[in-house]
Amino acid sequence: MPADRTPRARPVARVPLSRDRVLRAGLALADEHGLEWLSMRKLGQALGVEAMSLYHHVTNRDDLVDGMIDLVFAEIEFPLDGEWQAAMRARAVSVRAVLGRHRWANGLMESRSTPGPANLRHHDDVIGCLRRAGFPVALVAHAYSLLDSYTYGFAMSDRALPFESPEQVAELAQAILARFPVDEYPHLAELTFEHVLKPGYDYGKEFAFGLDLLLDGLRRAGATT
Amino acid sequence: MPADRTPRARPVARVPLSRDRVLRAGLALADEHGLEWLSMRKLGQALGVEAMSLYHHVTNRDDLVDGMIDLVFAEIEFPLDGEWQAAMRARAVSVRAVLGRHRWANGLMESRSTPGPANLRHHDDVIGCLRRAGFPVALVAHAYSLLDSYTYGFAMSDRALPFESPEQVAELAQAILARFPVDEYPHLAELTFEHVLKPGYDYGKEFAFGLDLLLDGLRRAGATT
DNA sequence: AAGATACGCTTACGATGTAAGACTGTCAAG
DNA sequence: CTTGACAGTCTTACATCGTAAGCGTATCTT
Repeated sequence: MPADRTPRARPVARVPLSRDRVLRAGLALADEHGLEWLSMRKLGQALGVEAMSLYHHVTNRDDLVDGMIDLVFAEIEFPLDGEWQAAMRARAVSVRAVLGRHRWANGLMESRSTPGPANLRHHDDVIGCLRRAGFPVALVAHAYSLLDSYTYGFAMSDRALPFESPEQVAELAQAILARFPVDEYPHLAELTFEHVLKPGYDYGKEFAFGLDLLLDGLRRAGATT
Repeated sequence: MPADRTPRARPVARVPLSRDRVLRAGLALADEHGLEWLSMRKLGQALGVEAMSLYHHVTNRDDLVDGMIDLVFAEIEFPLDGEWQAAMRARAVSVRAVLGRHRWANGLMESRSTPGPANLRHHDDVIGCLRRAGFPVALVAHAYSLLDSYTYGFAMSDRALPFESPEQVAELAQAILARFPVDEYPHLAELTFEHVLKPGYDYGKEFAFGLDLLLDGLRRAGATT
């Protein structure tokens, strides 16, 4: 330590940056403000660092996002033992919950061309579970495609809604239908007023219906168990 | 600089801009280069106009995208007569085809908070079809959520793949697995090598399997027909 | 003829991702 | 202890983005 007595205050030995710290800070900010809001400068600021310093831990913004996505994958829970239908249901529910926490991640989970280790691990586990349950390879491909498409697709619709409170849903629906003559869309209006805006309705509950239908169909399609 | 006597050539009476022309040009450019690539300046350039001129026909970039999305919705084909299962199948197939042409549109179809007329029209038609087929309102909500989630979700996975040729698929798979020790992901490797990379495989065909499973499940769930 | 409106253009501002390179503290080898 | 390499930070700079403000002109209305 030269410069001992200089007023050159370097008092706080600040926590050094690391890829992990960068990714986690990015995750937190994206959760709070959205992925689009997140810029290298803002991320740097949150870490008490200039933007360019981040590039020593992350090769560019895309790489940052790749890393964040893999953190999201790591949050997905998948029970490795037990019956396949229960496992698949638990997985789907977990994916939905995780994507609820990280709404920005939604379109990006399957479209990364450089999947991270957690991503691959997860896929391998799921495929393994189905194989162990006696699914032939071709059916595994079918099942995987079906379940993933549904789960991600549902999460996508889900994300559109503010979904915090029923009042907000009602407000949004009203706002949309108010911009157009209601009688041009009678069926849409019926569904909205007679069903969606009724007290007990919660779009999230649709998820279980579809999921059960899928699992039942898959079972029928040929699991040996 | 009034540039008094300049031969201020205004020779070609150029086609005047219009909202429709702007939207369609945007659509074409986004199809070719992606939505992110498309900027107001580039769009202006393609139309032989400065960027700011576009704002007389579109309130901002978001409005531009909204309009483009509604053009996409208008491309979806939905047969208004005939049996509900056939109609739903045709619709899903059409959605997939449309999203194949306009890959950039994928995450945006359901998450717009200001849906256009084609969007609402389409939803109304689909709901009407199911109602006429005897579905009670609650089941319509279930069915709609299920079919849309699956269709959009599938299109999302689909989009990730270059999907032009089987060789490209193989190349991508190889590239991904090459970055990691294969034996850590035995099931993923099996599925890839024993199935996906086999000559006849085409991911697109998975779509039909899932779609039929869904429709069958829905029929079972209570259509009167 | 006069005024309004529609529609194009110019300029300008603050943000973004990131290339290039300067500075500084840490640590290994001489 | 000195020296040099290197890793990690910061500074500067640039092209590009969306769009606010306002100017100019061609066309339409009165």
